[in-house]
Amino acid sequence: MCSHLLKMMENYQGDLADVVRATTTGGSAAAADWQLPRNSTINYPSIPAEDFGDPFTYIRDPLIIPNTIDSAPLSSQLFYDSSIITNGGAGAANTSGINGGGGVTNLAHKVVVDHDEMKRPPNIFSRMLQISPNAKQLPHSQATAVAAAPPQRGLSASPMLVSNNCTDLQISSPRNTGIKRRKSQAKKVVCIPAPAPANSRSTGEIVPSDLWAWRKYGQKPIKGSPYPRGYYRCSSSKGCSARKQVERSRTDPNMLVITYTSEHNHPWPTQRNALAGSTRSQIAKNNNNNNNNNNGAKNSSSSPNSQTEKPTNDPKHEQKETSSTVKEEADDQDLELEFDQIYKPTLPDSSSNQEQDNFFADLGEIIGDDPLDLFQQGFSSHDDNHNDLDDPFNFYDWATAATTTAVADESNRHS
DNA sequence: CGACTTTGACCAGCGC
DNA sequence: GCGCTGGTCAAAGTCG
Repeated sequence: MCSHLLKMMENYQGDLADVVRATTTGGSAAAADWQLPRNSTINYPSIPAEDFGDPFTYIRDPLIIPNTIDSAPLSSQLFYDSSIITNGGAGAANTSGINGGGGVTNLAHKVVVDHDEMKRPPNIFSRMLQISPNAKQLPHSQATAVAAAPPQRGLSASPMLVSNNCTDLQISSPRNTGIKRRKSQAKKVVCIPAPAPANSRSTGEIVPSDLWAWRKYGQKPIKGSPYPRGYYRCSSSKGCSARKQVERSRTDPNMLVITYTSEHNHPWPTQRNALAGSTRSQIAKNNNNNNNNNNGAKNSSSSPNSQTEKPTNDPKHEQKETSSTVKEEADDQDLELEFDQIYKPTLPDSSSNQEQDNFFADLGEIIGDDPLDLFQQGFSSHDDNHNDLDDPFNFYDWATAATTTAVADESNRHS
């Protein structure tokens, strides 16, 4: 395996475990042992420029999305149409037992949104499942058929798309207990490839990070699932009611099911106030990794927007995860082409670009043609019109996956 | 010391 | 109304 890939994997490991440190606080080996499921079929679609900033996928705020979908590029909207299913009041958002029936991938993020969601720009959560509080469980066969059917925008009792490997969400269990207390709150669920639990601490969970800092406040064993569910609340800002739940898919331990609840009441964290704990062990680890592996790209943190700390997590890596579903969803090759042609995210640092180019070139050799080709195109392309402020990559050191601490130091140095 | 994780207890929604 | 279950709280311990 090429050195670039190794580097990326190392960084990726650490980054994913960064923000949510539920299981990595004590283990220095956690990051190093983190790995994507080897059997994952990773498809990397092009990433919409306006979504490029999402740490988790293309995120801005998972739940705070002021813009309208109308402002999104055509292809983006097309993607919406192809991946989103409106979920009206009677929506049958079954999260269990749904089988997409089509391609098999461990990297799938499928989306169900309500009408409000349709007004939002594409972002990470556009690729999530929004579980209607009133969601009813569909028979597996029905769910399968439904998932295979083209999404029908605006239908109230519409089905939802669920990845093959994200079929066992608890949110919509027959009793639907997971929604009891927040019936009126939208929940958005994303399935992402889970790290191998092998060396992670205690619970065996390593939770992918997103831009927000999350603090674990509880963990419960879930009936019917061998894996516990972790409860996290946003620690990026005091008083933020945003929460997320993280659990492993019971049918596919390689998949993590992350359920976002409530909204952030604050903008993107300019500082990871959870820094204090967010990288308890990961920071040091990542620093080591970065120092050892990414000295060359380190200065990417000095991008114009680096007045803010860069989160430890590496958004692009995570984008890789989430975007995989996008790719899968976009079975239509024309659509993929459209993505390629239209989404040309910008990277602020040319050196980083180069490194990334190299990385992806190497990665392409290893993994194959399509996914990373798309991915690479998305990263290496330039969009002069792209708003840096909207480009999370300006806030993140994707190439280096620098830790928050390291980045902060770097920023201070350059300020 | 501050922020985190862990974990048992408590609370509340839902089905029967 | 009761029991089951999930969601949250909060004390204790951990870590840098």
